[in-house]
Parts: sequence; C-alpha cells; structure tokens
Amino acid sequence: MVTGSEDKRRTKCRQDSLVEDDSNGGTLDGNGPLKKGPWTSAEDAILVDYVNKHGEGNWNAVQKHSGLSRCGKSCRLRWANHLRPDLKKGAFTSEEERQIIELHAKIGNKWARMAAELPGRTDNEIKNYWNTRIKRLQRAGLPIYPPEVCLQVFNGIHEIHNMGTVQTGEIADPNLIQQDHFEIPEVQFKNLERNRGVFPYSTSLVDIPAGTILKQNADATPSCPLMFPTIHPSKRLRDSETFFPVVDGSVNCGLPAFSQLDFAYETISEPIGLSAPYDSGFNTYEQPPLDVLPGSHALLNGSLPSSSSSVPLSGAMKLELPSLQFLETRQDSWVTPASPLASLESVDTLIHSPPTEPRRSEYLSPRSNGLLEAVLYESQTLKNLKRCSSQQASDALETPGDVADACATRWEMHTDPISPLSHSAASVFSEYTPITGSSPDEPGCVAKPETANQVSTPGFEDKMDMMRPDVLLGSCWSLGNGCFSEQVTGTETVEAEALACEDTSN
DNA sequence: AATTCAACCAACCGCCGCTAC
DNA sequence: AGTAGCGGCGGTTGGTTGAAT
Repeated sequence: MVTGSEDKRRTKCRQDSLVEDDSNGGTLDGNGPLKKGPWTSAEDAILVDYVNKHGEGNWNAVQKHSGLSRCGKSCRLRWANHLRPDLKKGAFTSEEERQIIELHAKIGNKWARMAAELPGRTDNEIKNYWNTRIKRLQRAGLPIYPPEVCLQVFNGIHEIHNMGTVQTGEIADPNLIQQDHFEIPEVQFKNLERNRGVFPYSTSLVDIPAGTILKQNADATPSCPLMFPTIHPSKRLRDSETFFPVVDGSVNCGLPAFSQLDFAYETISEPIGLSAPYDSGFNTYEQPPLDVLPGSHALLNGSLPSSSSSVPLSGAMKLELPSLQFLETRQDSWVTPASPLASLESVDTLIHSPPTEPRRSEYLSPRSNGLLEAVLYESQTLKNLKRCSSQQASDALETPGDVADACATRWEMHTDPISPLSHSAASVFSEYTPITGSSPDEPGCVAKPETANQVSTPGFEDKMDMMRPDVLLGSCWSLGNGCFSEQVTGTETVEAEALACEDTSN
C-alpha cells in the first residue's frame, strides 16, 4: 500500500534523480540502481577525477559520464562537503566558533550563508556543530548565546530602532550582517533575562517543573534573547504547530512559543542586562556569567525544538523559534502603541496570529508609559487592593488571616523598591499556582478565579486589571488545549469579563 | 566486559527558487 | 504562461565512536 507521502516521495525522488532513471532505465549503462550510503574511496576518486575534468556543476551528468552510481545531488554533496580541495579539516577553531555564534545570532539557521563567512567550512559542518552545541547547552540548561553576542546584537537592534526602522526579511547583502540588522523584535531581548536579573522572585519561573509549558517558554525565550532564526515562510506555520508539543506527556497548549514567555514583560527602564548565562565550557567566552540563574535555558529547549524550533520541544530539537505572533499579540498588550513592536509586524506576516484580542493593546501599560502612568497605576492598584481586601474578607474560601497575608504580600510586591511597577514573569506564573490562588504581586486581585466574578463593573479599574499579565496569561492559556485547566477556569471568567469591559468601554 | 548514552559525522530527504524550454 | 530540470538549502536521520557506568 502506497501512502500519499510515499507516493509524493517517489515522485520527488524521481525528480531529484532523474538522471538515474535515464541512465539506469534509459541508457541502462549497467551501473544499476543508484547507490546510497557512505561513499567509498573509489567513488571519491571517480568524482574528483570527474570534477577536475569537467568542473563543478551539472551534477546529474556525473553519473552519465563517469559511471558513478550516485545521483547528482549526492555527488554535489559529497564534493561540497568532503572532496573540495579548499575544505578545511579539523575541529572548529575558537575564532570560528565565535563567528558561528555571532552569525547565528544575526542570521539564524542560514548555514550556507554562515559557511560563506567561514572559508573552508561547509554548511553541513556548521549545522552539525550548531545542533550539537545546542543540545549540549540545552542539556546544561544554558542559553545558546554568550553575553557578548547578546549585547552586540541587542545594540544593533537598538540602533535600528533608534533610526525608526526595523530591518525585516532576509538580509540581502551579506554585509548587512555586519551591521547588525536583525529580524527579531527588540522586546525579545528584554523579557526574562531582565526580570531574572532584577527580581529576586523571578527565578521561580524557572523553578517550575521542567517540561512544563512555562519552562518551554522560558526556554524559548533566549535568556539572552537575540533573534529567532529565519524560518522559511512555508515552514513557519508548520513549525508553530509543533512548537508546543506535548510536554511531559501532559501539556500541550498548542500555542506558539512566546505566548507565555512574553509575560516576562519588561518593567525596568534600566539598560538591559544582557548578562546571560552562557556556555561556560565554550572556550571563546571565558568570563563568568554575569547573571547565571538556575534553570536558565538555551534558546531552544525541549526539543527545540524546534523550535523552532522547529524542534519538537520534547524531543527533536527545533533550532528555529516559531512565530512572534503571540509575542506581538500578547506582549504588545504591554507595549505602547508607539512601540517598535508594531513595526515588527512585517517581520513575518505569516506568523502573526490573527484573532487574538488586539483590543488589549489599547490599554497602555504603566510600565511603558512613564512615571505618571506608573503612579496612576500604583494608585489604582492600591485602590483595587483595598477593594480586594474587603471582598476577600467575605470570601468563605479564605480566612481573614489569609486575606490579610495575601494582600500584605501583594502590597509588598507592589511596593517592591526594585520594581514597584513590575510583574516578573515568575510572579505572573506564580499567581497561577493553584494552591492558594493568591497572587503575590497581583495589584487588583481580579484575576483570581475566586474573585473574578466579583469584577462586574466595567471601567477603568477593570481595564487596568485586564492589563495585568495574569489576566492576559490566563486568556493565553485558555487558548490551549485544556492545559492549565484549573487556572483557565478562573481566568476565562476574567477574560470574558475583561472583554465585556472592553466592549462596554468601546 | 557489557551496556548505555552522548557527541559527532555523513548522508538523505523534501522543499524552494531559478532557469531553460 | 506553464512546466520540468537543476542546484541549493535546511531539516532530519542513521551510523559510528568514545566515555561513563
């Protein structure tokens, strides 16, 4: 029985090795079927001889003229990867490794382009090296990019944004690579890493049991966020589909990466501390990590994936990160309309998620709108907090003491001298710890499932509540395949009401 | 000594873009 | 304009090797 894919494959093989058919079937030169597998030295000699005589190219003619029972593709590959005289053998040098990392940070999985920058090296070689490295770093829970590269790339992006433009699409001119044009939104650089470095409680994010969706996202967020390798448009959707595979056999939110990681929205205006952990074993980068956090991860985890990464998060490593769609649709909820993120839409229109409550971006984040808004937000938060206290005092599920503790905690979090206006990703996630339902840093208690139904008055307060990451997170989760169902149950209510508020206010 | 596992490597596969017809 | 062939690219797979247990 021939499956569709098999049939397709046959067709493809026929196309790819048409010469083979011609020679074996048509001319039937006696070579028999095309050979596969490792090349022998004799075959190598034949191929080298042929190329020396006829030059490179016209690979399908090799079999005809040399009697080699290899398809043109195989010949080309063999020549390019092993027989070319200008190939550099041996392990990568430190300089080459550094180049690879930098190039990957800039252009992603463009192996051929990278190979062009590394004379004597092949794309396959670089690709293998990178994949191996990724696995190693992933296993070690380290980010894939060292701090220097992060900073370099980040600066490049800032330059771009400062110029009011965002480089999108392919880098047509290889020289542009040197100019640090990237395809990744700036926001990618700011998420977890900053929070990790600033918030003492941010590490709880990575304390989430490995393999959870949160971890996946945390992993997907380059702790030293650089960029996401360019994915072929035709593959992006496919990648995004697989980017959130079943994790630990239980979690499959069916969401593209960044749907949660983006909740590590930035809250600090300080210069980004791109002090990401790095591969300490990487000899090119000797300085110690500036901010090594337990549980930090490489860009692609899980099997980056793929990512990206296209690595199924759980097994195969996807090296590509998926779409930015949730990054944009969710994170921009915390980004001012003037945020450069908006211009990033063009980064990859294919990956933008369509119906994801764009209205939420209408709510300005106090974290991104200056001190005044921040003060207002804090004021509002306090107001909500008081309301929350009174509401919770009557909540049979909690004792008065619990309420007091919870609110005290919330206040503490909100008056955090370090980041009075911030939610760390960790805090966001911790809010959804089903144990108590209390949110450590929740400003208005609104997202708390038990109290969600108490938020019935549309208005500014509710808007503010909806701006809260836990609300957004809940709505994001609610898009999943039932994962975090407990939380979703509560948040869906919030979200519904939030949307109702939005409708009302609109 | 046997087994397991990770790292490495080579090769294949499928898709895409370009070009010639 | 449509199609087929070709070359190239990126992802993936499978085999080998060596270290660890």
